[in-house]
Amino acid sequence: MGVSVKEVAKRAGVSVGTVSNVLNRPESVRADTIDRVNAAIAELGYVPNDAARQLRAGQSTQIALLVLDIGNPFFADVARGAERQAALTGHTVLLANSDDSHEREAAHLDQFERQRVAGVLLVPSDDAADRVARLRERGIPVVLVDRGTADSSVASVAVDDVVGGKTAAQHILDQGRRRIVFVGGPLAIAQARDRLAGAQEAVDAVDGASLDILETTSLSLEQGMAAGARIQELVAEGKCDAVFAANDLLAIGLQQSMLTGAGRVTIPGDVVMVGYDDISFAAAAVVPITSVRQPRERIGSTAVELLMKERDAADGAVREHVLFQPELVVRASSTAQ
Amino acid sequence: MGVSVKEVAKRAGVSVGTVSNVLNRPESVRADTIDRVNAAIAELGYVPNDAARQLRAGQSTQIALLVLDIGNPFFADVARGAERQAALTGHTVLLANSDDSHEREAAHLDQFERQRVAGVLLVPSDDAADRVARLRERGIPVVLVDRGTADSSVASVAVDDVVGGKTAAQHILDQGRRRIVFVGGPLAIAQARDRLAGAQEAVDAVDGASLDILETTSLSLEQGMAAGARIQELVAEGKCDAVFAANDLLAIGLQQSMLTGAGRVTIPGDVVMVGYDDISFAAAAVVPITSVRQPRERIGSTAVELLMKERDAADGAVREHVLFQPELVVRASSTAQ
DNA sequence: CGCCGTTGATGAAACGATTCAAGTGGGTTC
DNA sequence: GAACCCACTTGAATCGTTTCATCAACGGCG
Repeated sequence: MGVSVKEVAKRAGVSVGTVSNVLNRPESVRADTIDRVNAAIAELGYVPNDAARQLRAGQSTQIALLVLDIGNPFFADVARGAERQAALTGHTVLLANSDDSHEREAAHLDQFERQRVAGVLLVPSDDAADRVARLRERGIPVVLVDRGTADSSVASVAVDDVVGGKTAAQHILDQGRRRIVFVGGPLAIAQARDRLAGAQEAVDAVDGASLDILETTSLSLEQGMAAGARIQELVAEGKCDAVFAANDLLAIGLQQSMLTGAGRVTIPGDVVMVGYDDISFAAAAVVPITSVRQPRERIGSTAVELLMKERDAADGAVREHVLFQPELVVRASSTAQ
Repeated sequence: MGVSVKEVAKRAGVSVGTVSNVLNRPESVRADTIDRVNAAIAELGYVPNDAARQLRAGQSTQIALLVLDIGNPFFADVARGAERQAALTGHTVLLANSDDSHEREAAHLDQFERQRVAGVLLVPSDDAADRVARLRERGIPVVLVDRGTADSSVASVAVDDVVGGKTAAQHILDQGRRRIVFVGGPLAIAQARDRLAGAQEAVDAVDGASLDILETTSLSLEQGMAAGARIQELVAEGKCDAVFAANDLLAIGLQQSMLTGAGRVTIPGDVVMVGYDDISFAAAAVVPITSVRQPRERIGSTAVELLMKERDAADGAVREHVLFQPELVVRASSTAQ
């Protein structure tokens, strides 16, 4: 169908081996031969066939990145970081979306196996341990992203969500607030669970402080808006003077619902609010939202670095775990007035 | 390295051809043979090698989708629609991000050529006509997405941005406003240009109505916030009583800047505001934003459909162009009070 | 003049799946 | 019992690259 090395070789009057050498080891080919071959390539419009190259090589140069939700700007930045780092070693990032569904996650991972990708960066939907084990058995290195070191046998890069949660709650307590409500979920998601656990630690250390939980079914804007109504009730009943949202999408939804609701709740007057992720919408909210920032691009690039180490390491090598520390970005939603 | 058909065949006591038949044409294989082969596959943990299959087939089952900005939730939805439709024909979507850069766009397209993808869905960064022509020469069908039918020789699916702009402006005029400011840019981007042109049409038809232009350097939240200051001046000078933003990111940034600025501008009292895209953040803004909705998922799924038609069509086939009509979603930001 | 080392080019084997013409065997028919 | 069918199976050829052992040419050297 397309133009192949064979035709380029004929055109340039050399053998196929030489064409391949021009492409991959030009230093071992005489300059005028190189020119002749390149001329033939240009004239014929030859484009190498990756499938053939890959078949011979035994593995692709693609690194798969499977995220929970491409709609979340957080993951877009992680992907950017990964792409940048991958490019350094001639790799390419294959971006896929599991939409938090086990089925889709499994389907994508199957596909990656068939493609013999160079590695998988996985933001696991829940407990993907067996799937991961299977990939590793097949010789495909895996790095877990944005997920604590629950399973220490797999390399991972994450941000310490427990510390993040603790920092957020501590900041709220420092503002003098005592009746905190955590909004987030489902708690089956490790990120939500860890952030909550961290917040609990901080709250437990302060007498008279309480932490209630308002569990949501997803970490989305819509769920945030829905939860807003309940928060307003709690505020009216004097049971809530601060909200810690498991991510910024929730926080934005909450804020909208609370500011426009019948309850006339003010932020940060009635309720201090802290979010998580520091996506750009957080700073652009009407009351800019204090948020826990994660080094998003850095997470992506580090994940690729770990993947390369995994690949190069001998089988029984020690798995590396990178844990970044989050950073609190204080804005108007939590600044005492 | 991995397990291949050959080993499965040996284990099951059949030939490689039979294993292949079990996988691809089970109806032509006896039931007990199928069982035996499947057992061998399970025991050995065999996973087909896509590269080999693809090499033989001459083309991959991946459809590439190259967007301007994965960070924009709009494209996430387009991708979702494309993925859903592609799955119906056993295809897979390869998502890539050009970040509005010609270089990255070119690099990705080169990569797609090497991979012999089944087709490319392209949101062109600017004028990608020659790149597209080249892909088509190589036998790779292309569908332009979210881009008018500037080049009628390439199939395309888009939303009528001129109509969308006109609808938005007409709605503003219907609210009795006459001093409209269009915020968006750069005007080199077709989407921005077309939306402006549509608005101009509507304004021209009404005596005493004016349309000023505030050009931005990108369609981002940050640019919206920056433009907000200027809008407040114009409002103070009595030169602006309505804003039409080229997309919702801008609108959200504008709103935040205007509502919290020193000018104490109210929405929709002082300024009526209309955005574009109807991303979920628009409905969640403090003053929910009236916006022009595009059938996002539908754009993605239709693009894949067109791609399949392109592929099946004879060489000289007529290129199809689908143009969806946008829909105005009215919310508080433009509702007279 | 013959030998050797070096540099560069060659061409066949291999990667793993699919395809398809050819083959095998068992059953049916006359 | 020969001829023929039908339903499966077989196995070699093929896809486009890369790799590597082998080979050719040439210049230098004794």
